Amino acid sequence: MNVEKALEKLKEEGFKYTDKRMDMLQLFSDESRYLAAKDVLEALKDKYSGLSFDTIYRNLSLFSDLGILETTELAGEKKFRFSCSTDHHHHHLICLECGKTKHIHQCPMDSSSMTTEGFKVVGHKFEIYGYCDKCEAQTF
Amino acid sequence: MNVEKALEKLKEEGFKYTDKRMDMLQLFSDESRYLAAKDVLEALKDKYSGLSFDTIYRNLSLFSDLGILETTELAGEKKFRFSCSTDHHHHHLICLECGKTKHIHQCPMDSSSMTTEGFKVVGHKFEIYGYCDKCEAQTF
DNA sequence: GTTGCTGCAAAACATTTGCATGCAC
DNA sequence: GTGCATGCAAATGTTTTGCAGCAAC
Repeated sequence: MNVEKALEKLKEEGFKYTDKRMDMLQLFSDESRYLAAKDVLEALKDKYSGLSFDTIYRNLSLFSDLGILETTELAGEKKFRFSCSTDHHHHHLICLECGKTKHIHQCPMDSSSMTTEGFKVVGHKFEIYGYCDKCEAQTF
Repeated sequence: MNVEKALEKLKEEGFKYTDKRMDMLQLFSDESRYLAAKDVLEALKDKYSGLSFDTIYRNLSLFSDLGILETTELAGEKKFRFSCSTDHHHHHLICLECGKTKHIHQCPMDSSSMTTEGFKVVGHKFEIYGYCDKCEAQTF
């Protein structure tokens, strides 16, 4: 995903371009890591003094619905990042400090010995948590 | 984990036996599935008319700290269940409707091809979500 | 009697919604 | 001008905390 594709998607679906939306998309493009709503507010509050959580939440929600952002939940907080790619299923190793990620291309669901009898499976979550070298160095 | 072992653990650590704690432990023993704080309140409110979330949350938190309960977070809610066993690392397949679980004995972290360079790994989560046969039948 | 346990009330925190105004198209 | 977008304020839902009284030991 990138800003151009995201804007296309917005237009396709009949949503409008606004400065705030563009800046939010640019932020996710620049950062390329998981961000919480408060991170987005923090990043944009200087430019938009009146910017409120309402708008951020509404747009985060819209972007996820459109497949522009992917989400996860960490420590009770919803976090968002640019969708990595729409065509390849993958998982993430996530830095608990800064949200930086690393792809994991293996999916445990591919294992032939995975048994799910008695359940109708609708999804799964596989994430590895840790600290990236940078955050690890700063913290300790 | 079972009620007896949980009570031992409580006594070991100098915590007291109270009716509410015993009933909470018995509930987790009987149910053997993930429950949210509100589920616990729902189950015990008839017996204890004045029972409040404070007590439930405090005890849930205490039980987790002592390793009596294991936790997960689903749709922004913390959920708790009796620890399955302390000696065998495993994951769960979870019913999104009722919290019922099925063990998954495979752990993707065991894979030798898992690459985590650039990160200090501190944990991981692997869960499969779905609907158990019972809930599936009732819903559709 | 000491110490932990509980209820009450209030607060904290992330998130959502109603409504009136404002802006993109 | 129409309809989506935004800000404000208020509400929601879950979880936490201070404090005073109560119960387990």
